[in-house]
Amino acid sequence: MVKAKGFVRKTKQRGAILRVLRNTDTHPTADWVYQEVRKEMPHVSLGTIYRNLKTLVEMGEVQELCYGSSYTRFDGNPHRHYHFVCNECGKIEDLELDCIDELNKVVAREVSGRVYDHRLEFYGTCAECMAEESVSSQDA
Amino acid sequence: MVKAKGFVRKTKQRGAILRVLRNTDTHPTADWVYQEVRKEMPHVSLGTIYRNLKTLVEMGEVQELCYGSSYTRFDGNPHRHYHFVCNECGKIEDLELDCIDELNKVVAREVSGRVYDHRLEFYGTCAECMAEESVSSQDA
DNA sequence: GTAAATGCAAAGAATTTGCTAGCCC
DNA sequence: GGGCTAGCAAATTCTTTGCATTTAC
Repeated sequence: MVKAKGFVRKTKQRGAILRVLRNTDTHPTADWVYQEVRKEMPHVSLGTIYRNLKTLVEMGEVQELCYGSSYTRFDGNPHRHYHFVCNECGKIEDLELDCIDELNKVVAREVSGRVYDHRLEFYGTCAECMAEESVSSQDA
Repeated sequence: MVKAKGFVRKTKQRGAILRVLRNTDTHPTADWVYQEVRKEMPHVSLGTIYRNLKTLVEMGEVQELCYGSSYTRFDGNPHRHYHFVCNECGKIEDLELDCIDELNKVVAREVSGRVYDHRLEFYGTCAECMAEESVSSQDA
């Protein structure tokens, strides 16, 4: 479980992966990152992508999002923030809402352990999907 | 994506699965449910477990929790509530904290779509794991 | 020079699916 | 009795891993 590695080297591959993640706000899957990195580095392997994504998460450079039961998604924004998920199209948007650290304290009173962090996600229908819905209901 | 099924039948298998989930607060995995149901119904198949868990989630009888990148876990408590997750042992506890519906409204102002729901999870170290940590640090 | 990282491919783990027989309504 | 379900097993899908080679420091 604990990785006793001396240090982490800088590699072109990891640099490219991080750059791809920093330049998008789409919260992509590992495979999407793979396709992107391949454009400038045709020989990267998926294994390298997965290994580096894991490393980047451990380094705190990237966040791992687990939504629904299919793919894991990655968030190139390392700062704490909340998300809005569209139930129709699956899109994930970053929210500007300030993080509410008092929540941790409230919970700390109830839990006998220690509370360090929290994750908050909102669900609904995004503007585009609402527009589509009203169009198709007019058709009917 | 849309299942155009006429109706949902009651079956012994689904009944057993729901009973197992209602009688535990451990937020088990599909496989754990499988092992439990097998005790009273040795011929159930894992496929049936997965199919029914999916159906139960769609029916709103059960909640699906996705934490970390490994297994999906299921929560037999159909009411909205928050969770506390121990980062050390992975245990998930239900919280008594009242759900804060105002949060949806706050976010609704920022998002151009519609916000229906939210999910809030706290992370930390549970009491048991904290006890173990202090013991092992005394050993050192 | 040496340990860490890559590429490639094969293995693994969790979940889904096709098909026939059986059970619910 | 018709159609949803179960059982069984094979298939998928996403992710991890072993190993020889390459690369960063």
